[in-house]
Amino acid sequence: MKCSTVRWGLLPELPEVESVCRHLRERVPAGSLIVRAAIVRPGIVRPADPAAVEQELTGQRITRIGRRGKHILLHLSSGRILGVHLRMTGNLYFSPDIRFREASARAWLELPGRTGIVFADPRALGRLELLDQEPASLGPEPLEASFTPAVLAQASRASRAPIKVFLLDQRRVAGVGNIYAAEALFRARINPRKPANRLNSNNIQRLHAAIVGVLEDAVQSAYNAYSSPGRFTEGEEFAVQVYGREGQPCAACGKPVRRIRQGGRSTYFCGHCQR
DNA sequence: AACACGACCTGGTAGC
DNA sequence: TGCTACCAGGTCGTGT
Repeated sequence: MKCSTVRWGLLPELPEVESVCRHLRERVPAGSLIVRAAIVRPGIVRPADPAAVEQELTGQRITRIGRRGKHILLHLSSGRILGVHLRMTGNLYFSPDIRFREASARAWLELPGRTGIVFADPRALGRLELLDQEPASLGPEPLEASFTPAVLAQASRASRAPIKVFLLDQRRVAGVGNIYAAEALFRARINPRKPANRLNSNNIQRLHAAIVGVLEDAVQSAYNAYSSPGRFTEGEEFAVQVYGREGQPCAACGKPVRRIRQGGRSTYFCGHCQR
């Protein structure tokens, strides 16, 4: 692929973050002790004092690994939560030997036996944050039962923003990013420029089903990819229909996929299929 | 109040 | 070859 940032399957939206969580849950037993914490890139932590964060984390136990939208939540024995956001290029993974770390390792939690959890992020846009509770102001989890067409309809009525921009707003639906917003709108055959409050009930039904369907497919693909890196087999990968495919034929009608700018970001869509 | 936009970051690439 | 300019996008702070 032409653009390096379109490393498909690595851009951390809900499905990729979920697979990171599964990876960690399989390797970090509940109750694991944090022997030592290291923050080697001060700018990534909140609160802003790295030494204080290191001190607070050291000696804590990881009681549970959760997820909310794109946030990874390491629940600590103190009751506080270490929230990890991967942003664009971040990654969080279990290391069997914490002494060997890649250059982009920005922080790590040493666990017993010199194992650990590494936060790596070449661009250092990701964030580690100590929280009193789960992040507030996030919308519903799209893969939970509470996310219904009625919930989506109610939220959409309150916004005149283009539906694509609306979907990127984490207060509306948690975990959808630029790729899956485009893919969901393609699957629902809705024009990304359509104002959110102009979607009719038919549109809402299709969009709801598309969001859930796209994310479920991608969760499965992302997990497969993460479990067996380098062992992709054809067809296992989530099939992108429009994202990053400017000028290539639409899978449905053959007309070229278009790219426009919305809210400072690229939107890919088929001008013929998406009305 | 709702929306727009720049800043934050770095690596890769296009263009000269 | 080596340089610069630009672009990727999630989120937040600031401006309109």
